[in-house]
Amino acid sequence: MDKIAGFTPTDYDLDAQVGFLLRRATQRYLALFARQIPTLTSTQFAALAKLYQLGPTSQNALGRATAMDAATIKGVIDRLRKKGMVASTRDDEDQRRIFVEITEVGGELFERDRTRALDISADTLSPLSPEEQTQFLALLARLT
Amino acid sequence: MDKIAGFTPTDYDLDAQVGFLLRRATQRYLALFARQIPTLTSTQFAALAKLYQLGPTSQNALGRATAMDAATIKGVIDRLRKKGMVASTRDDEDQRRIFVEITEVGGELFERDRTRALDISADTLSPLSPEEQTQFLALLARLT
DNA sequence: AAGATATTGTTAGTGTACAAATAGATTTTG
DNA sequence: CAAAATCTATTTGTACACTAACAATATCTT
Repeated sequence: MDKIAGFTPTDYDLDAQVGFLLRRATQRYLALFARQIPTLTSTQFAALAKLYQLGPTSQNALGRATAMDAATIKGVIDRLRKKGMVASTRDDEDQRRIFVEITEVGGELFERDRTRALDISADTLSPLSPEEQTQFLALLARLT
Repeated sequence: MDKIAGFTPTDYDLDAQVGFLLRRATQRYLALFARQIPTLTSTQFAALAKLYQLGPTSQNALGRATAMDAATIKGVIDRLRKKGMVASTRDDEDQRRIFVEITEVGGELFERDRTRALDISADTLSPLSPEEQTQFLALLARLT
């Protein structure tokens, strides 16, 4: 393949690759999230949401419910605890387990920002028409 | 909203949110990439691909071409340089600029793994039919 | 009951990603 | 021309995300 004035033609077009497009879409989503809900990251909010829904849960189980591995969920829970959003207690029946539960403050914050979080999802998808949005989400859900 | 045996009903369904689905799809893509091309990360490969295509480029310009901010592209270039894939030289005409260019070794590696990288994109999309893949990529590209 | 196996959480290390602050170089503009 | 604005790269700090190795506890198997 010959070089033509500093430009090498190639069949690999980065801008057309799924991975690259996924990264850019994620960047846009994260920017919207940070602007709308500056107090928490999207990952922290996800953990809070699941905790609100599931009630007290072991740390690793919460990780599985939110698609985070053990090391990642630990960091997320540590930061949420530091902010007073969750509380952790050792399980008496299984001494390995740590029960994590949402606090009063955490619950109130979730209830207050829930709608805003839904708005962020809507904003992220807003370049698409309603039908396209449904279509896109259905396809995306199959790539997991 | 009343709690029902440790389960609190809510209209916020994490598993249906774009951000969550994007994160999971990205996780799957990155896992496929790491398995197929263990020597480089997908971000490093993206930088290499653009450099191969564009020829010598300033560091920040390369960052813009690959959707990475100045701080991020710096780390990526540092690691690629340590692996001998790229070389950096200060520009004489503009003393702020650092010209980055791909090395012989880097070019060979890109040429060798280019096909494999395309395979990774194909694998990532493989749960969808060919028509669905085209459709999905077109929609995803509009969310950036 | 003893030994093998599995699970839970922690720690360390690597690699994105972004914000904010800094500093130097260049360009624009009054 | 000089001041202001812009651009380029670096550094620091915070936050995911994953791998691998580890310790403690629990469970399964013989």
